[in-house]
Amino acid sequence: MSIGYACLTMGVLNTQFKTCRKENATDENLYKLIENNLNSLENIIDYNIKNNIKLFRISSDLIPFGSSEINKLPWHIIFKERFKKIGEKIKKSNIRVSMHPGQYTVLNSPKPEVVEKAIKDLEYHTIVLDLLDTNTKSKIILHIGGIYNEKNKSIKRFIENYRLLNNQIKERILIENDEKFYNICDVLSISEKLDIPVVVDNLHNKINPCNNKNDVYYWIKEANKTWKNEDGTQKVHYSQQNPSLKTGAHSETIYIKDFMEYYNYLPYKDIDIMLEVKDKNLSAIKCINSISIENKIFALEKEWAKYKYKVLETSPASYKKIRELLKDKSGYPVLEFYTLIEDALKNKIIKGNAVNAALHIWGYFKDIASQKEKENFLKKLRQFENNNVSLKNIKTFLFNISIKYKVKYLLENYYFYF
DNA sequence: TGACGTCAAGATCCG
DNA sequence: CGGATCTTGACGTCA
Repeated sequence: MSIGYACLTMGVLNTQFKTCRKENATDENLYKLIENNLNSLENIIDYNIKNNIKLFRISSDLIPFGSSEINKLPWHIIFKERFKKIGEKIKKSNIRVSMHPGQYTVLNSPKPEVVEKAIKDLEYHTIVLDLLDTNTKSKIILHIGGIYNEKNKSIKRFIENYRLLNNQIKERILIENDEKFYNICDVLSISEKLDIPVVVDNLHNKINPCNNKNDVYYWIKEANKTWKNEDGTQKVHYSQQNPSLKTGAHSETIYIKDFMEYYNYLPYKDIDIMLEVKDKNLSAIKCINSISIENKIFALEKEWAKYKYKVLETSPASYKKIRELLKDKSGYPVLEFYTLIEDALKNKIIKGNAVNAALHIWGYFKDIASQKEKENFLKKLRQFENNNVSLKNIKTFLFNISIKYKVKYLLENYYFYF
């Protein structure tokens, strides 16, 4: 089993994806953006290797306007070697990458120009995965599309249009149940006709179920029959509802107790789980650590180093408890550890706690900062206490001073990223 | 025509 | 000027 995350990272330096508006999409500009984005992708892959994350979805924004007329750069030739180098890292480290065109890539549209664009978009995604020299276990996940008042006709159109695709695209495509129109039964029946592997999305299935008598584990077993050897391990999508947002909105983090219930009920563990969640890689690491059967107390210590100032800021009581929890090096209290962090982060930040955490960070600089920096920081802190300066402002100051004095330990600390 | 979802660019405002 | 905050863009479908 591999567990992974989609597209972006939290708290990893130099992994930002850039884009531009149509009006600014000159060759020069696009060249710079693509160069930046490929560097970011490589940094993400390096990060995944370092953290033993074996599943990752590459952002469709890798190449701005990658499937559009607007981008006239022959980027697939210009950056061929860049792709190749990144692809070698991916292969060597046995990472499985995938891609997922957005909701606006609609293969079953009644409008020919929309279908044409969708095909172009699928070609673009295929080119990226080909340039990385990935095999057919690297997939492109697609939704079925719209209904247009005639579901049966729309399904038929999906089937017809799919058949028009070339084989390189076809052997990469997966289809997934969505939260509005095509439930898991619809998708499985389309799969039967076209021989496409099916991805089961738990949250979509909850919102848009096929019936009430079968649970998600049943559908995972059914979907398993659609996967062949050359497709690799069966993949599923896993996400949780954000309790304060509208139906279908992903949660801030994967709450570990709910995930473990899902994990424990899985009928078999030879499944790759793609998490869809706001805190991205953080949840991936959390879930990977949580299903570990070996004692990885060192992994929790590593995690604690990144979370601790954030926890101190939100809940000094939890901070104390976690420190106690990690004292026993013979145990591996992984679920307690993450649950304490989750509960702490649910708290609203109280000013006094924020000041306390900021002072802890400042501890790294109080002996090396210049007089002016000291005055500046203490002034800002006073202003924060008087509501004249935001906490974000304090954090930006501390982040910038971490860069200046090259305190690498702090730069990727989660304190700066929430 | 606005809402949907998602991110970052771009615009604007503030001190 | 830098920083913070608001608005727009890019996509297609549906109400």
